[in-house]
Amino acid sequence: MEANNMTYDEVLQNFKKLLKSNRLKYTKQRELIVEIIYNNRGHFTPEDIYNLIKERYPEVKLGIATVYRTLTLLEDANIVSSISFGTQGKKYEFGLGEHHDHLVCLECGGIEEFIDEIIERQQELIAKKHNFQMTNHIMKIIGVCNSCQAKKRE
Amino acid sequence: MEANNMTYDEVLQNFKKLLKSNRLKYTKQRELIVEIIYNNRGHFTPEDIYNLIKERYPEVKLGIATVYRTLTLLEDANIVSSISFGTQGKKYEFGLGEHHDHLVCLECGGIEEFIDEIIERQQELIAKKHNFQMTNHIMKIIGVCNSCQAKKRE
DNA sequence: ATCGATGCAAAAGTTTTGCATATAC
DNA sequence: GTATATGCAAAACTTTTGCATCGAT
Repeated sequence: MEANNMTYDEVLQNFKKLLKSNRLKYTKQRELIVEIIYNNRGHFTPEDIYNLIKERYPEVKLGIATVYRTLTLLEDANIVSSISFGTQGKKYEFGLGEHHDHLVCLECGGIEEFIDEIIERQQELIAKKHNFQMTNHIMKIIGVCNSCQAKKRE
Repeated sequence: MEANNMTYDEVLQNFKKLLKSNRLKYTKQRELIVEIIYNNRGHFTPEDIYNLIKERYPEVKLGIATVYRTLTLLEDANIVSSISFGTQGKKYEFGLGEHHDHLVCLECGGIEEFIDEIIERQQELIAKKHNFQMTNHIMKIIGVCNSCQAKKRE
């Protein structure tokens, strides 16, 4: 089952199962990180997630290192995926990232997503032509989004 | 004229003109950074460039900060372009990057380049469809290159 | 009770910045 | 001579790591 189509409870059960089968522990911190990413669909930096949890669950102890460690874990498990912004770090989103690409706005930092079958297929052809064993791909269209263009015209 | 088709002398003249018209100064350090990138076609980190210059021109004083500052300048002027590797920093190459994309090998870190007209065209269509003013795009196919696959089979 | 997870602070790695000095113009 | 560029070292940022302690199993 693909993470993107699962309910929060299914995701959580799945995550617990995964932890158990790897002899890892189910902790409040790990649960909250999944919860924040699942219930606020969007793109978050590790710091965003840290701040949101601090704000919404001030009773829970949490260190930024745990956020980084958990995000690595979740990405390995294909529960979240990341998009890189060079030195400015990464943003994480719920679900598998392989099946969509991004439009990144230079003005507001916002991200829109798209899927394009022609591009997906073409990437496979290119990898094949170069005898390249493709494990992943990244495609970003960078520019100015619709609403930021509108703001500039004001 | 596109940088990619220029001789070293043309590039240098062009660079001098650019500096002059912006009231910037032509320095040995700036010249050497252009020289290294032009004459060693490939992908270099700022540190690579710093080390190469230290090694080949030990008589020239150079700080890493100057390399960073000059690369920013050169990228703004479309003389070099960069490809990002997340926290691992950026690599720079001579010429405009907009017109080719990259195959990045996870094993050896090597980079191959490709140009695909279908992908170029499709990106424009997607930008248009989303009312997105595209200024740039990034496409990386990530995996294992041909020779690293061969090494693994040994 | 055991062994993994956590928080904290320190460390690591890349990139930027402040400032006095050097250099191109 | 003036304004910009440079080197150096310190600072800034993001991410990782070591370690004592905590907590899930």
